[in-house]
Amino acid sequence: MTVTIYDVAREAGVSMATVSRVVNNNPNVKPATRKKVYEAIERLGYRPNAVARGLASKRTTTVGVVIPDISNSIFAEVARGIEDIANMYHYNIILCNADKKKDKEIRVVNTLLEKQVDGLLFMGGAVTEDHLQAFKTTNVPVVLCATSDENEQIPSVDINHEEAAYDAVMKLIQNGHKRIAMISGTLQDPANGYARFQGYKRALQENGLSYDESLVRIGNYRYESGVEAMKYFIALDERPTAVFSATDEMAIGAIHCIQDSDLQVPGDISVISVDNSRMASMVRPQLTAVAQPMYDIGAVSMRLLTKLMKKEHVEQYKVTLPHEIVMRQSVGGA
Amino acid sequence: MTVTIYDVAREAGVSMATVSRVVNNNPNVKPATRKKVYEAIERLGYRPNAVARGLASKRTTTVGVVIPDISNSIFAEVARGIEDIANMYHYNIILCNADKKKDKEIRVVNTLLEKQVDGLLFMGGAVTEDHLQAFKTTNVPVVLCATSDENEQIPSVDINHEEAAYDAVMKLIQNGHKRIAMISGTLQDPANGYARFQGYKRALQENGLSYDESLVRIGNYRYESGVEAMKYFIALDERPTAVFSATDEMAIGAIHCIQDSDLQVPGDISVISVDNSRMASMVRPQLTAVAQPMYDIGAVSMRLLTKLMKKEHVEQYKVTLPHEIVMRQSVGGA
DNA sequence: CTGTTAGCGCATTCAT
DNA sequence: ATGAATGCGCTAACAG
Repeated sequence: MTVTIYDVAREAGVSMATVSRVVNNNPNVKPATRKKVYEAIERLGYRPNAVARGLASKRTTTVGVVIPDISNSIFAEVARGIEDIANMYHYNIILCNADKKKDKEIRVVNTLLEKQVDGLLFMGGAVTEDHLQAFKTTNVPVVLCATSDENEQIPSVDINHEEAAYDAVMKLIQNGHKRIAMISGTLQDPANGYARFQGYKRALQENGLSYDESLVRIGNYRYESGVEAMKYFIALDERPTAVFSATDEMAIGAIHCIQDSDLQVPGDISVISVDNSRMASMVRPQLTAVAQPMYDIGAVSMRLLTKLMKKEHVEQYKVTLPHEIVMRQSVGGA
Repeated sequence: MTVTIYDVAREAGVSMATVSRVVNNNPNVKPATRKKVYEAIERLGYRPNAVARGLASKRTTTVGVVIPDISNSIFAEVARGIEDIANMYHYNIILCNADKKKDKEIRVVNTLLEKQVDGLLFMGGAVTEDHLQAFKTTNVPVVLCATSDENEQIPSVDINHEEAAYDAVMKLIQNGHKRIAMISGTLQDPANGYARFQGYKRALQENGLSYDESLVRIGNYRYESGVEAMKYFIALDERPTAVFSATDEMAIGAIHCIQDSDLQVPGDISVISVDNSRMASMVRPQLTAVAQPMYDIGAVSMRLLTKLMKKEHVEQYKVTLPHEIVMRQSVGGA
């Protein structure tokens, strides 16, 4: 039924080894025999079996990527960066959604390892001791992507979330705002949550602005939670003149909530966020945001992984990509 | 170095076959021996090698999915549906972006087949004779996902794009509009382009409205092309009172273009589209759209594929999922 | 219920 | 430059 390397060998009148050589582009084959083999391959419709090859060579040319949620545009963008570079280096990717759930993350890491991936790209929530444990059961290189562990034991590529948040809030402060609210993600989330919250606090503190607990709401990254948070802020006796949102989507919710309360953005309340997803420029007013280079984070982390897999020298195991503030229309003076 | 089934067998004092049985949950193992084996596995830190298993059993429990672009939110949503169901049936997915480019599509299909995937989910542009040819070189089941071939030779799940477009335009007509423009995708794209355009024309025709070529612009599915198209329509001597966009993103571009021209949506011009992505409810006015059940398309196609892979009986090889119109704020009377 | 024996399709020594 | 032989780690008959 299935045609194997053996069939090709017989058809071409050579040995299996020779067929294997031409299929793998080994230069040690006389052009004439190479030609014969190619013809036999063509005639028989031979297709190499990558599974057999993987077993024999112990390399599968596939990498595992665990991602929180591919339907989230931010991560989808990262995934595209990953796949483009993977493709460039002839790797395929097995994609697993793990929703930042620790159990699921560890489970998929294990099945990925069972599948003998040559490398692992991990995008998740907090990296716990159990994660490290799971990574340590294997020799395959792992790189954290848009994720980092505080101990910095694992190679990673990400932006500096604390600084990104800091920069966003600074922009508000520079515009004269003194009463600045924040719509945060859960503080359990190291990057999108905790770090951005820390950046917010530091910016306030360094500028002599007092931290007011009632000016912080925790959202779930979704549009609706942005409007809920904003409703709360607007109902305050002394409402903020600006709000910093941990993500675009919540920021957009906030903007619409402000508008629905017959207030103006940025006239009455300024809004800034970090992400800069495609949506940022697709709302009115267009959203001012600190841009995370999601595609690049994916691409760079995959590139790093290829080096690790080939045991090439890498000079930097923890790479922090630059972020930048994209001024649009949602921030004005106090 | 790596611990194999053989090591476990020795450690547990049983044969390889028995270890294989417990690992595969074969009921024909005495509980006591099963326990012994589990303990040995634990002690040795044994992890099954899925590649070896794949070679021996000729099943890899992985399916290939070729997708146009994972960073497009519409497809990302489908992908999530696919992965959720795949996961439920213990399959993993290898994801390949092919950008609706025929060459790339055929190339990735072949590498996926080399990797011995148990099934293939194909999401692409037009399904050509060459595609069919590629599919035919193998026994692994293929299902087209959000894609269909005119000959209906391959199982598929999708919505009826022609009808979806028809319904959208009908809604406009029922609201009294007579001068209705369309922002279409390229007519080379069978589903998003050609079929939707046909639906538009049929709706006009069935209602005695003449088709006017100057009322149709071809976009590239992006926001910017929506604003370009709309600019053109607004500059017309007799501008349309409503526009039907083939996708949400172009529709949003159109809305903003209208607003920037000091016109109102839907006061001056109504806008409707098909897609109903998350963005539809995140713009003002909120976009009225025909909803494609993207997640379901992914989930159902994966479910269908599992049946095909298990050679189970399937009663319907071509499934057309229902679409529905979601009334929001962008459509008003003529 | 358990063990023995063959391969699965290929890469990779080691010879020649 | 080419061939013969071995084994990668596991499943799947087949026996018993």
